[in-house]
Amino acid sequence: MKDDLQRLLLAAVRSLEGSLLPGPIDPQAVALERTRDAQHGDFASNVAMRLAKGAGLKPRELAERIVAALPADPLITRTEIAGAGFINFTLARDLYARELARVHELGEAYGRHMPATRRKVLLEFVSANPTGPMHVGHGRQAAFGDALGHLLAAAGDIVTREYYVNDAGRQTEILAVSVWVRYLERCGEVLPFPQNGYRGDYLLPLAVALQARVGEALRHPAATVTMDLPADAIPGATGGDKEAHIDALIARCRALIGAAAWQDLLRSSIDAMMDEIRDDLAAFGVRFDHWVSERAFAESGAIDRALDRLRERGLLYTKDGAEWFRATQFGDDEDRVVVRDNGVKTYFASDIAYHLDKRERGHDQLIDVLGADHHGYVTRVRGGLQAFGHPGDCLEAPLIQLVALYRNGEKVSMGKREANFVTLRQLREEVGNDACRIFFLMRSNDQSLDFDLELAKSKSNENPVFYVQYAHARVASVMKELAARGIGWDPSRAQATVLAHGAELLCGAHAEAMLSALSRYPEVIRHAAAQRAPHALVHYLRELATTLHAFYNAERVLVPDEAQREARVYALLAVQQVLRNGLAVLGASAPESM
RNA sequence: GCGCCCGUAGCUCAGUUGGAUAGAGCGCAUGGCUACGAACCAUGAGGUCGGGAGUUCGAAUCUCUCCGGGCGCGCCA
Repeated sequence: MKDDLQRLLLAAVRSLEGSLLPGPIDPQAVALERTRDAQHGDFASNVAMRLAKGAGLKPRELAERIVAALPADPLITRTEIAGAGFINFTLARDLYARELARVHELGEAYGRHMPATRRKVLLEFVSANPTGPMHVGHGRQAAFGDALGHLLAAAGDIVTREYYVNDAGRQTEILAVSVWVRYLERCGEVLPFPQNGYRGDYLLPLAVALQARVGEALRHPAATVTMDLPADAIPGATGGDKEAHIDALIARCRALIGAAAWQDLLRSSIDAMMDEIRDDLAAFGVRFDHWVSERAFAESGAIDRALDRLRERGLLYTKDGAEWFRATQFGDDEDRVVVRDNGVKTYFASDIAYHLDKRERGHDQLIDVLGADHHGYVTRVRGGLQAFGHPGDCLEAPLIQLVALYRNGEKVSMGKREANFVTLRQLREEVGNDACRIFFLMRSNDQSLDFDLELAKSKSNENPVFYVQYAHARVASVMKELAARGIGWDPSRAQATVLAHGAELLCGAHAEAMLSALSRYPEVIRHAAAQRAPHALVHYLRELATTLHAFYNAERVLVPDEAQREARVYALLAVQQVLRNGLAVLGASAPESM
């Protein structure tokens, strides 16, 4: 609807180009927006105010010239110049009837855009380390990434969703050694648990499974295991180094059980964690196209090739026994190590290569959804891409702020390596997927989120999830009532009625507000996608639901007058469709009854 | 110290190429079911948009500065 008007306005402004207005005219300057106040019509443009200076005219004078240049079109029933130079447009009421018909015709596709050129977007999100179960912070990232993927696809991008599995590196070794210590405990050995290990209960089943699989084959006396290890950093005690301690413990484990058993332990531990993460995501309704293994990626030689190319370009140098990337040439604060003095490549080296690979697979835009604590990392990865000649702005990283859970007004503590933190699974089981999704999404991603467990569970009007779903269910309920009363329903006849007389049948403030909100949906999708802002859609759905509830309370739907009844049912079904489409983008269900 | 995010109604928050009288939910006050779902609706009160300066026809929005809160600054990932 907006696009049609935009074309007319642009044509009018273009017709003045060269004569009244100095060219060339930036189409971006010819902006239209929905009016806040119905007294100002349906749409308003500030183009006259923006171009007045260049034209040497007062804004209101230029506005008049633009209005005079507008092509005659039945679309516009009234134009008005108001305020400092706004041009207000009032559109033909039957346009809204036509929009209703469009919703019915397009169904699930209503609101989707198909631009002439579609960008290929690589969306990476979650990518949680396989060292423990997903926690609520990952849940927010998953909800955001999934909704953003749907949004971008609806806006016309070609979206690939990817999860980068960090199945290589030191963290996974710490995982494996943590499992081994739990296993030793089960075998009856008594030894201190390393401070830097993963101490969560979730590792116990892995230790049990290991014991069932290998018996006592990997058992060694506690004294042998801990002999001459560097002191651990015990809380309250002085001295000790938890990093040195656990590294030595890893080396000890490897030496005692042998390389083959170590690899097996490592791999089975990672696999078990990844299985759990995959299950969690699937149960949450989050889907990925690719699961990229860091280990496989490294073994393919891609990282070495990327480093070679940087070396050829003179962007690496050696200092203090390590190899450094000249990140400062690309705006970073300092140069960054890619190969440590022990010869091991850093995570950063792998990420340079991985992001380069994303581009070389043909993606125009790379989006990394990251936890807010990773923000310092973006500049250097972008620098890595720029080193290969890619534009810096092809990588963007929406940052997801922390989630704090509240139960009975009290904050629930959640340390990463604490024994009991709240997992995504526990949260989902407590409040349900839908509430989980909407609560994660209703705030801007760069706003930290207070998640009120009681509120999410409450079936009260404080809970926005139910408010929107209730609007959807209410329409379903009307249809059930219609069937129960034996009233016939013929969609094509209703459509004919609405197209012929919709403007008269669906008049009044409540109906008009509802139809106006409905017709905004495609604009909301485009805006929310462009801004990477799923929360904008949540707010919109609430507004649309409000207009439906208001209409419903003001007007009876199943009235004796056949045309009136058809028109109202037809409108309600269209709103229901848009609610369903929007909820689907957010990954929430649209129930027929509640 | 440097970098990023945040500060808007009592509370939780919307408000991005700068636009008209700054919005919503909750809470509070009052009213609405012999009714297709009251998990709803209607009306009302409630604001120095953290402070100050600047840019301009116009600033919650852009710039600078100060204050307050969060996060990050490793040859970890």
